[in-house]
Amino acid sequence: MSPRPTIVDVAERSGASKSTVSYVIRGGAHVSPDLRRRVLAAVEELGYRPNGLARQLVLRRTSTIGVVVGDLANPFYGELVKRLERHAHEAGYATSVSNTDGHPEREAARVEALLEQRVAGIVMLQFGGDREILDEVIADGTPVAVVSSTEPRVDSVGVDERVGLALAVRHLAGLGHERIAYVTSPLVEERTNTIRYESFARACRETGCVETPLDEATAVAAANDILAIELVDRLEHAGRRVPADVSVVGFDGIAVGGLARIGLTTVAQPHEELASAGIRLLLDRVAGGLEGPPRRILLEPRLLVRATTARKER
Amino acid sequence: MSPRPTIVDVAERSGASKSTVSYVIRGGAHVSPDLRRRVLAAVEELGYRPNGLARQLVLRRTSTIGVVVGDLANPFYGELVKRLERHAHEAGYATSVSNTDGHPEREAARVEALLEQRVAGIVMLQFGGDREILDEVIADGTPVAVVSSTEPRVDSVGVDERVGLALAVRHLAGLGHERIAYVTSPLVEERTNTIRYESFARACRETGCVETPLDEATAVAAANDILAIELVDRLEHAGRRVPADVSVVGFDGIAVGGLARIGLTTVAQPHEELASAGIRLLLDRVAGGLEGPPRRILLEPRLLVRATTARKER
DNA sequence: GTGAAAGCGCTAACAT
DNA sequence: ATGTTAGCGCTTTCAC
Repeated sequence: MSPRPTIVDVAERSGASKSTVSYVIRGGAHVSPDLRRRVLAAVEELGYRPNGLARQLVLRRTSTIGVVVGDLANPFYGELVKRLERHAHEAGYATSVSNTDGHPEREAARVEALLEQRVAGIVMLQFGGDREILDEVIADGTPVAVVSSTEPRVDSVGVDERVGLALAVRHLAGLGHERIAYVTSPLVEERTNTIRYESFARACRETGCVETPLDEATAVAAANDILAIELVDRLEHAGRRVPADVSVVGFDGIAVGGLARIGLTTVAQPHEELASAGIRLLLDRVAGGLEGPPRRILLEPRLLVRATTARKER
Repeated sequence: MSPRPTIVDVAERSGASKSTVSYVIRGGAHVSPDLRRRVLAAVEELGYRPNGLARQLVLRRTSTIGVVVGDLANPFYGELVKRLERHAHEAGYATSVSNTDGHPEREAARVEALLEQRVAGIVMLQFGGDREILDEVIADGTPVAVVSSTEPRVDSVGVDERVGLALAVRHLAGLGHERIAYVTSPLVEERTNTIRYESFARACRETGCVETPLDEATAVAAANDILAIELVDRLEHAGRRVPADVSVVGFDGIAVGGLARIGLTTVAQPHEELASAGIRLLLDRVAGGLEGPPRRILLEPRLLVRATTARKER
C-alpha cells in the first residue's frame, strides 16, 4: 500500500506551496481561480484527505468529546449516548465512547486515556462518583459535564429526583398503598441510589406510608426501569401477581417499559433534553472558554401511569 | 489556566533531555536509577500527561478504532458496542462511536470523519451497505470489519442467517403452522433484510409452508427482536392473542425478550463471539498488517423457544 | 495573491 | 546511559 498523500504531495502536484494548499483546503477566498482549481484537482487525483491529528496538534484543540457510560446495554444509556452523539456531531465534534460497567478502576483508566487524547471535553453518564477521578479531570482543566446524575463540583443536568420519587410514592399512596418497598441493585450508581432512596423515604413520611421489606410490601418503587422490569418478573415467578398483589413503579422511562405486555408505570426522564442540555453545558466551556462555578440544570420528571400499578386490594 | 506542561518542561525540570524523558515515560530499562527518579518526580510535580495526539502523529498510527452503528438505542447494538469497546480497550484501543440511524449521508459523514482522524480501523454494525462509502474506506486502506451483517468485500463476522431462519420456520412448521408471514421494517438494514427474507422463503418451501400476508397468517417471523416485540404488541392490540391465535418468532436474542412477560421465541445471535471475532478480524489487519482476501466468520445461531410460539389451534 | 519559515509535542535513529 | 537531530503533517504569521 502506498503511503498516504500529504499536503506536500498536493503542493508539488499542483505547483503551489504547502501554505496555499492549506489555505485553499480550508476554504480561503483570496486565491486566484486558476490556482484553486489546480489545487482542488490535485487533491482529487491524489485522493488526499487532511490528517486530523496533525491539524489538531498544531491547533492545540481537538474536536472529539469523550463519553463515559456505565452500561451501554441498558437502553436508557444507549438512548442517551445516541442522542449525545447526534448533538455533538451537529456541533462538529466526534464522540469517543467508553463503557465502565461501574468499575472505578475502568472508569479511571478510560478517563485517563481520554485526557491523553486531549479530548475537548468529557460527558459522564451514571458517574461512579469517584472523587479522585474527578479531581484529575478538574485539575487537568478539561471541561466535564455530568448527565443524569448529580455532582456538585462540575456542570450537570439531571432530573429532580426528589420530585420524581414524590410523584411515584404519591401515586402509590393515592391508590391506597401504605406499605411500600424500595428496591435497588449494585448496578445503580451509588450517589444516584442514595438520593433516590432518601427522596423515597421522605415521600413516604409525607404521605404517611411506611417503608417495608419487599416481602411485606403491597407496592414497590424500583431504582430504575430495568430493575423494575426484572422485579416484575421475579415477583410473578414467586407467585405474586403484578399489579393485583403488588404494584411496581420504575424510574427512567425506557422504551420497552411502554410495551403493552410490560406496561411499566414509571417516572420518566426527558431523554432529549438531558442530552441537548448536557452537550450545551459542555460546549459552553469548550468553545466559549466559559469560566465560573458549576451550573446545574434540573429537569422535571414525568409520571407515566401504565399497568403495573393498581388500587390496593380489599 | 496555565498551559499544559510538555515533555520539554519535564526535561528542564529534571535536567534530562527530551529523549530521555520520553524513554523513561515509555518504561525504558536502561536508565540510571537516579535520573529515572528525577524524571518521574518532575512528571509528578508538573502533573505532566503525555500528549497522545503528538505521539500518534509521529508514530503514524492511532490507537482508536471507529465503530459505526445504525441504532444504539436498539439493545442488541448497545450490547454489541459495549462488548466491542471492552475487547478493543483490552487490546489497547479506544473506540470512537458513531450512530447513523441508517441514513446513508450520516454514515458517509461519520466515516469520512473517522478517516480524517486516521483511526486504526473501523467496525461497522448493521452497515447500510452503501457501496460508495465502502469504496472510500477500502481505497483509503483503513481496515474494516463488518459485524453482524454481510459484506463480501471486507472481513466480516455474522450468524448463518439461512440456518437461523430455517430454525425458526422449522420450529413453526413443527408446531403445525402452514401459513407464515415475514415482517420487516425500514429500520432493518437492507442487505440483512434481503438475506433474511430469502432464507425465510427458502425455508418455507423446504417445509411445505406458504408465505402469507400478516392478516392471514397463523405464525410470523420478524426480521429482528425489537420488531417482533412491537409486533406482539400490535397483534394483541388488534385482538389477536399471542401465541393462541398467532405465533411470533424474532431474531437477535436481546435480553428483554427473555422476560417472562415477553417470553419471545427467537433466533439468538452469540453477542460475545460476534464482538470478540469482530475485533480480532480487525486487529489482525491493523496490528499484523495482514493482507489477503476478505475473511468471513459464520457463527451458529441458536433457537430459543419461549412463550410466543405454540401449536396451531384445531 | 503566494510562499518561506517556524513551530505544535512527541519519537527514533544516531552519536557520544 | 544520555543527548542531538531530524522529522510526523499540518497551520500561521510575516515577508514579498
